[in-house]
Amino acid sequence: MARTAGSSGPKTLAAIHEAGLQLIYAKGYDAMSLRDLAAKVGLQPGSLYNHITTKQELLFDLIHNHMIALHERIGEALAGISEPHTRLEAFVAFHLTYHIERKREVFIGSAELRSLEPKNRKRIIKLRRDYEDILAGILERGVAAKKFKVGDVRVSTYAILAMLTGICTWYTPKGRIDQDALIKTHMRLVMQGVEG
Amino acid sequence: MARTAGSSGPKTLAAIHEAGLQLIYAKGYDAMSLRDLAAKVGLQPGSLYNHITTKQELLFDLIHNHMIALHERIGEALAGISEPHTRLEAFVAFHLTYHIERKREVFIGSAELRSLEPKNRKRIIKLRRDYEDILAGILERGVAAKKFKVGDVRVSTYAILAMLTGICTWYTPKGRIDQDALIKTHMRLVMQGVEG
DNA sequence: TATAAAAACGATCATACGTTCGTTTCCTGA
DNA sequence: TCAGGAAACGAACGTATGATCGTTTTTATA
Repeated sequence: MARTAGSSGPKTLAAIHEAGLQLIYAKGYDAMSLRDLAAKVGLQPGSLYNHITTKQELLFDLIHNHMIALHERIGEALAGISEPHTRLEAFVAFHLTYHIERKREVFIGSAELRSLEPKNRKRIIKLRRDYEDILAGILERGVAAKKFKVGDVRVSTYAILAMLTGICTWYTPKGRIDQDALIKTHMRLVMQGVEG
Repeated sequence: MARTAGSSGPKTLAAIHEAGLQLIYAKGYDAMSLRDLAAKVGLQPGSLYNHITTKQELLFDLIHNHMIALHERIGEALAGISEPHTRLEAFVAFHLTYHIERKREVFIGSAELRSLEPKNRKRIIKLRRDYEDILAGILERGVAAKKFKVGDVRVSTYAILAMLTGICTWYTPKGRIDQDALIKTHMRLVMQGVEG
């Protein structure tokens, strides 16, 4: 046998990405073998190399795609909002929504940072830093305008991000809590937490 | 060559644990080979098996020891404190202090949960759940006594824990922030966040 | 001081891994 | 319609891994 009927490059690549997300999310990057991955896609291991260059680059692509999407979407979510209070609310709502929607990507993006080669890791960390700076900027302006009061702005930024991102490790839409309640509970903690 | 002068079982085991913490924290469980580990301790790979049974059990022991210590210490930290407000403050202060002191263990304990065999993982998750319940209990009593107001107690528990535990991923005592400022900033976010 | 257990060596085993490659089949556009 | 690229197969390569084992040396006990 060789090339199978109906096979097409872009479709297979998409299937590889989807299967990669599933497997890395479930087992971790190191624990996922390319044989696992190929089996899930329905290919022989060697055939993966028609679509990816290395396992490492596959991981990088998955994380990088996610970071790019994150930046695009936060830009849209905050567009035209300037008042610190409203802006922070929009940030929280967006962050939670996005992290529920794409919890596998988000989880991999932080848990597998260590599996990236230094050069790749640096690129991702730069993107992450840019994202963190958005929240830090909101807090800073809020503090300057005497709308918020926090201890250290940078620490508060990390603390809030850790809190919001935490849902990726436990939330499932099938559970007791619906998305609205989830957002409301977090929103209260954050907004009251930074109040002056 | 064979048994080296001055070698002793307990000392070597302790060295294996310490080296294991370092390597797993830095590279991850899967990425740490027993050859790495042996080299760091100054042994031949096979000699590790005089002290550990399997790589998997080493990981379990590291995490399990940490969870047991965590329970002992939180018990001490909360002993004799009953008022919800004071109790929550004590919890926050303890959690942060412990997570700064033992950030490698804590990080491994969450990041490498997935590397544990199901049976081992279940035991750790049970211990973690018990710890979570301590915070949930504090919040619940506070809400019942109308001292706190939160959305959902369970969600708030996870959110606060995620926030506090987050420091393991970025905090280093060498940095700009001292431990006092760190605790103060987090304390403000938490205490204001749950205020009525 | 004799002896058994402890702790190390060093060689080795079977397996699993990422990746390469020659070949075969299918699809597309000139 | 047919030529060439795309996409798959399947076998293979070299390496690294977790683990085992017989042997040797040191330590501790009786």
